[in-house]
Amino acid sequence: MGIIRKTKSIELLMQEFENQTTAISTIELIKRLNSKLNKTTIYRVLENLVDDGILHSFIGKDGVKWYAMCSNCTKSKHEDLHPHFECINCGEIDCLKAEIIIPEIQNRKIFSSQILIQGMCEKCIN
Amino acid sequence: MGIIRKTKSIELLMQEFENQTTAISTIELIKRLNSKLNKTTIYRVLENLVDDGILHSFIGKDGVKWYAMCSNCTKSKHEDLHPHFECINCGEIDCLKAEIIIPEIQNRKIFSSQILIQGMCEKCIN
DNA sequence: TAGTTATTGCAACAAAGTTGTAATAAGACT
DNA sequence: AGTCTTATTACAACTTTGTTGCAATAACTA
Repeated sequence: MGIIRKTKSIELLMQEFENQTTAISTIELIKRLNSKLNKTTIYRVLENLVDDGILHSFIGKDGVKWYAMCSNCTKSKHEDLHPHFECINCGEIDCLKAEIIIPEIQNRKIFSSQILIQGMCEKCIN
Repeated sequence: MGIIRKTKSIELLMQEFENQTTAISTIELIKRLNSKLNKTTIYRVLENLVDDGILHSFIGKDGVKWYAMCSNCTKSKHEDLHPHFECINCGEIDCLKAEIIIPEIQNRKIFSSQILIQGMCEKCIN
């Protein structure tokens, strides 16, 4: 549906993403904003922010949903082709700029793809 | 933990994978074997079959777990680097033989990766 | 400032998966 | 074959993640 009115909930959620360069899981957001926002609101506002191309979402290794700021998305076109990198040590997930080429596959038509890479991040490798 | 005793549950679950070349979700397996096996048993046996390198698992687009036969796995080494292809029309997911190269990333160490490609499968494209 | 309706909070629900435990059955060993 | 050990199963109860319906609230419009 997207956002029509600028509300306190949107502001609070956006603050979380502005204060952090990495992705945030729904669960983490609910924990952080527990005292200020109802979880239903959080789920709904996140969905609106995705519809408006402000955030994009993806599924983590454990099956929970994560959100991150879009750098190149519009309301109509989500540039969700970049891979995400999950650190197996600290658990942080961020967006990678690197583009990974998915080759054509015979007799199939590819529309989109999700790539989740696991490893050690810059902070944890040292 | 892996499998120690050959039981009816294992046989029933393996039958499902032998009769089908594509991946099967936990939910689908519970539906199919509902009258014969308890869901707890299904979850536990699946996990054992993964430990033994007979099946491998991955997370689908909607966050639910899928399982498929391993073609090149052993108890110690899971060759889980191949991508999975999900048909947005019929919902089937299968393993792709194609290898997708994940480039090195500066200051990070890559251990594994999950690639889920969405599109139209051979059957649905026609 | 009042009216309209998008947005929120709450409670109840639903789906997917987990845990503890007593009963069952695989297979080892007479 | 019969007995014993314990891995495996079923069941119920629970947890976690996410959804739905609806009345109350608060953005925005005029």
